[in-house]
Amino acid sequence: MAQPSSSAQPSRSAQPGETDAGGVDWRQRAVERSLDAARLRAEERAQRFLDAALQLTIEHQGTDFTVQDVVARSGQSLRSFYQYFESKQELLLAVFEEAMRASTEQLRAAVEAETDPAVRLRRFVVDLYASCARNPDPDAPATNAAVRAMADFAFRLAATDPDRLARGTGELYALALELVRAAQGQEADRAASARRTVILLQAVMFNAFATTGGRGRVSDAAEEMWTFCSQGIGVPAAPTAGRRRRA
Amino acid sequence: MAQPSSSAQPSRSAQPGETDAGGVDWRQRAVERSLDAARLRAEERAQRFLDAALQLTIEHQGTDFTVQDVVARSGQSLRSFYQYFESKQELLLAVFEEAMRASTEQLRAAVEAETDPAVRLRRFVVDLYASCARNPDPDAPATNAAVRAMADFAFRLAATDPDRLARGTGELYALALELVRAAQGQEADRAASARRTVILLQAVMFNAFATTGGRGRVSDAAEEMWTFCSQGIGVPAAPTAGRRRRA
DNA sequence: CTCAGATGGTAATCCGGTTCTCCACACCGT
DNA sequence: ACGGTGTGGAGAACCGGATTACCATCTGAG
Repeated sequence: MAQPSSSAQPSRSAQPGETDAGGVDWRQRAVERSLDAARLRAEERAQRFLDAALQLTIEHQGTDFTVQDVVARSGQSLRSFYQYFESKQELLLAVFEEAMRASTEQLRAAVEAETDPAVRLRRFVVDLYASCARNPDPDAPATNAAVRAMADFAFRLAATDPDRLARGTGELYALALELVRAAQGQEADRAASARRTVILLQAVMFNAFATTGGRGRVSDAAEEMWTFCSQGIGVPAAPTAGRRRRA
Repeated sequence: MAQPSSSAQPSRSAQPGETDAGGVDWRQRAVERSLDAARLRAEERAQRFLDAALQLTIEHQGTDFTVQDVVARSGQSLRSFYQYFESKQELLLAVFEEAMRASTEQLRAAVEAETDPAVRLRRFVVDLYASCARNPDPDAPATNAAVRAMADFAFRLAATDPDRLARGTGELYALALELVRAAQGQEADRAASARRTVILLQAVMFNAFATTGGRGRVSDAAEEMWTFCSQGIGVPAAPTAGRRRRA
């Protein structure tokens, strides 16, 4: 587990999700002020549920834990749970978004260690693949474990509500698009870049999630994926930098 | 009654699947014979459940119907249901495999209308995409509707049991591999072809399933997919034949 | 101090899958 | 025709798990 609970970051945003937009200003401010203290407590509480769910997700390697488990783990009550989350689905969505956000940050950092655009993209693809892969390559921190474990949830989401999934992976997509554009050169058709970026992301993640590691190592599969994608996007294949497969 | 093995009759079929290996032949034959009639009825019954489930899957555009529904629709009883299928999951699996099989046949037929290997592959990708796409392009027969509607199930399967999914899509994979190899030319590395075929299939189907048709028509998306895949596989992009998009 | 709203604790409800019990009926050899 | 056997219909029962309802406390603001 990364850093469960501990101090809940009061991240401002009105996450629990209701009165946020619209409203009469002065009245609103008044209410808000009187609610400020409460908000802190509230966020702290919501965060506790989130942390508990995150732990459980990782432990179970999936989302098949009960709401009761979450409640127990968080040391709070069922009542409270439904006060902060409309349903289990919402909770999972929050966990998922959180995990994706963290994972995106991590990827961004890794990518910034490179300079050549093509190498950056390559790094992105390979790392993303590794962080989504099922197999046990005990190398990446907890956030990745979470992403991996959310696979079933992500799939369900893809089936029932693709748009929501898209929103959840928005930052990742933005990063990917940025890298793709850089690697292609700005002359490429923007719309086409966007579409191919989506394809690339989906291909990488789905393949990583769904591939049971029968044959070779994860890194080999990731290489294959990179080859496929680089060509698919129209980037000069793998340039320099740390490649290591045989052949 | 214990006649030790009379003349060893060729044991012949034993499909239903239990005592098949080491059983005592004569006894086995006796049982089988008495079961032969029953087998027909049994298959007929199982089929009725299957048909009902298929209908419901299409109607609901998903697998969120209850076992009760299936029972009612098939005009049989819950008891029977669990006599023929171990669980709802098994039923869905059967429906899925059936739908995939049918869809594969259809694709094979479509592909055989072309001659050039690259064009064939292109046709395969585009048609597969269309048959998996969410959007309403009311052109393909019912089997496709089923495949589309099984998307959520397929995803769940991908998450919980990728191997099983692989088995279910075995024929489709075989067809795809065949086409890919033909398009690449036989000199290509066989193992690499296999891996890329998997990537291709996953990419096409997942993208088609998960893409909500916001922007353009399905055919455009399919084109983009083909461009991506053909390059990814290392096939000379789109040769002649069929339509082309504006440059 | 008092009241409204937040919580805890817990029982109740709802759903749907799966199991179990009881019973009818058809078929079969005698 | 008769009892035995085996198949299958009707449902009730059981169960896990999400969601709600209810009631007693606690807490903070006015």
